[in-house]
Amino acid sequence: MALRHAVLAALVDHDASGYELTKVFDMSVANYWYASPQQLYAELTRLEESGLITGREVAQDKRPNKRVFAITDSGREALRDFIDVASKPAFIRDDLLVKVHAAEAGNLQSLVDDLTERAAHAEAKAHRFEGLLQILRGDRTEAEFLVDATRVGPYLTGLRGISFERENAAWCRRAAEVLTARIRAEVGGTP
Amino acid sequence: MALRHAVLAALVDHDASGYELTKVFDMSVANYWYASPQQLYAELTRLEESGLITGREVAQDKRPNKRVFAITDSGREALRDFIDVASKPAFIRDDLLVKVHAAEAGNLQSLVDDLTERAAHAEAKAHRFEGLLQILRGDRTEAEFLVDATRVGPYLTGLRGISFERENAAWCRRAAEVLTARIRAEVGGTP
DNA sequence: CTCTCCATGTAAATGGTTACATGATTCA
DNA sequence: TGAATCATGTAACCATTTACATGGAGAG
Repeated sequence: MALRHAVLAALVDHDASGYELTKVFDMSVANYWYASPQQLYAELTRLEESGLITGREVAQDKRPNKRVFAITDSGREALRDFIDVASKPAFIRDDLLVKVHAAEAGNLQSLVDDLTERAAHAEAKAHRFEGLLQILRGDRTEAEFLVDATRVGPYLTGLRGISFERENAAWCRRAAEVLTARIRAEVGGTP
Repeated sequence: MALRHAVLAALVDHDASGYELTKVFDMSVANYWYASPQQLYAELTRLEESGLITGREVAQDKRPNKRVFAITDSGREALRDFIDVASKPAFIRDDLLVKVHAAEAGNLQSLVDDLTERAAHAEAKAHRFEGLLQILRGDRTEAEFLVDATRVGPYLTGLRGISFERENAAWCRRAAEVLTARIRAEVGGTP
């Protein structure tokens, strides 16, 4: 189980309700994981049953009540154990790459459109992550922050997220460029 | 379904048996997808039932018979349709990133070891992919190849695989470096 | 009065991993 | 004689996605 640990990691710094976690999984955790709200609520229930987190009901004024979850000692222990066993390499597994592999078997223009859209999306995501890291380090330089801060984990994953999205954007643009040139060559005939 | 299309994409260029596909999914397709042998055999059965591929029994000398699969017209059509609908962005979803996020909650040294191993693994993979691309382009330069070749899809996905693994390696090393410095600071006390 | 945000779920279907199973050939 | 390669699967389990469901509050 994997989401399990991602949720625990997200709760290391701050307690959160299910709803708040959906926001966190859209922002900072989105560097390296995504989970739908349904998935999160289900996982929180299971984690509480296993005693790795505890929930407390918080009444709110003019808003629905919420259940705020905190990681327990045995949750921290589970996280320590998880960190101790070596993990296997992950794969990209991206539909868009499958499409590019098969590019010549389909419509090149619609693929170029898809790539262009994705480039913009990736760039925007990288930009957002950069903003988050700026907030984390405050007035320190990155080097200072990485030495001084009490907590560097989220910053480091942020760096990975940024580089992933930037590389993604660059590649999408390059692939779109190559395919566009081929569309033109096709239309112009092969002299 | 996603593996479905990855298999079709792999069969665009060459027919292959299940066993041969496991090799392909370990090499060139490994840029962007992975599937276990069991998964592949199951998917091939389903694809044949749906008529998107056809298998023929090939008898071999001193080796078990094999079933070689070829993509059909309706398989090519399915691929075209797949390419036409826009795809959603993918996520990294890597256990190692989860661990780094939670770094301070566990043993830093075992995390550094994990990161170092992964860096080496990623570097090796990038290197392998570079060899494959070199073979693909032969004596042409990359620019020439991307204009001339009849088929650039696999080359483009290869480029993405290389950049992903290189960035992975660089990030792993950087994170290991940062965490190692913090281990030393911890051991040396905080003067 | 409609849309978005807050807040939480259930249920069904699809996709992926892990464990188990078999048997011949070739190379060291 | 033991390991690696060729060759193919079944079964059980675990994880993720998608569709469906509800309801109040505040903003425009």
